[in-house]
Amino acid sequence: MATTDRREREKTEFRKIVLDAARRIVLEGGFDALTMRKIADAIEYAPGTIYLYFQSRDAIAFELCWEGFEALLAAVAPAGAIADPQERLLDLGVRYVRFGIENPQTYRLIFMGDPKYATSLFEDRGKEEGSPGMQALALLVGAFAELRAQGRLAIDAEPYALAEMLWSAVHGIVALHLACGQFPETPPERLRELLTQTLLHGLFAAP
Amino acid sequence: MATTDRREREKTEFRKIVLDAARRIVLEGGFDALTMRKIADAIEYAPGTIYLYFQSRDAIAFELCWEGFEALLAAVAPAGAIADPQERLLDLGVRYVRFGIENPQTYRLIFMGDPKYATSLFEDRGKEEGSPGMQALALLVGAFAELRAQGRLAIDAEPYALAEMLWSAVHGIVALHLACGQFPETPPERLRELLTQTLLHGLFAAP
DNA sequence: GTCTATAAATCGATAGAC
DNA sequence: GTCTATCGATTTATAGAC
Repeated sequence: MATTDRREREKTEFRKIVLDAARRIVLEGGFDALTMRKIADAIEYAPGTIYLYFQSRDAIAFELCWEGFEALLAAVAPAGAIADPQERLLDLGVRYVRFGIENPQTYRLIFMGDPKYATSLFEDRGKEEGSPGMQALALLVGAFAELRAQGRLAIDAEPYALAEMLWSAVHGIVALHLACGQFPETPPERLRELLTQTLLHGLFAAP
Repeated sequence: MATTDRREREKTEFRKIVLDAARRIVLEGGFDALTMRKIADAIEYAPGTIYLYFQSRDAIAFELCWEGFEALLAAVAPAGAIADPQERLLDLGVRYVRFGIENPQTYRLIFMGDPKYATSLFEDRGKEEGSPGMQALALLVGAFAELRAQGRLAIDAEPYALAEMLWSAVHGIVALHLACGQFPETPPERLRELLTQTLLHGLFAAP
């Protein structure tokens, strides 16, 4: 049994080494740069050896995607400590955009690559705490629900739909910036500020 | 001269045939499915022949991207006929989202593929009318400028920045839908409606 | 377990016959 | 102008020696 445990530990260790190398490759050259050969070169093993620990290149990419999303979740989670739901939403937005801009390749891997990766992050796997995507969404839903419960919302809409709307809009700021590079001349941080301020107070002057 | 003209016409004709086939391939299998060999098979020519009319695969992809954006521009342009700038903005949003949802592969090619394609659409090439990207953006900027000139804006921000903010937000609705498939459970059209209504009137009840 | 070697399938792009 | 043939490089994944 002890031997089995040791093998198990070594196996986990090797997988970690592979994933570390894979992550470095993606961060440097993007998802297309991730090949089994490059990973093998980086960890100084033969390409075939990796297949003893991962079923395929796709499996590695999937784990990277999962990790990346956990990093995103960890980056925005501290906002949950803010008591006031409005301030919490604003901070979530700040943190989300900052993560996307500072981790472009990770964000691209999750949200702008093959849809199958992102999709799986939001699939319900019957876990107690739900998929990581749903955990992140719950932060938004919770804030909107509190606002509604406190009678502070002027708009009559489901917190869930409002949360998805806000996520989509903030995602757009990050995604368009990563997609076009120069198009939105206005910095992402400024666009986020404009977005949230306008969402909060509305575009129009009182008549 | 007459002979030269005929050759020129034939050359244009062949390029069109290639692009038609290439577009069909991308619409079916996405950008990654676009290979010179598949194009050659589709038009029943040898792969090498295509290189007499296009410099590279990238050149073909670039033209597809350009065409796609022109289609997007054509899809939203009719909104420009609406006199009231607020109604015009709303209609632009409706048309934009509809185009993205109905033409997923085209939208992906433009905004979710290699950044170099999208970037070039917004580059200023010194043309009189500006790049197609700037033409599209001008529709938004114009509407915001009118609203501001009419004193209808409660928010003090540059029309240009507001236009980029709105584009980003609407892009996010389309892009997230295309990226995750199932995550935003709320339909894109509903998310757009929520977004624009909230932007217009604000999230909060008057205190 | 790890390696070497390689299968099997791609791909973009080009050279040269016709 | 088109084709055949192919170069040269890539990839994922596997088989079998050690």
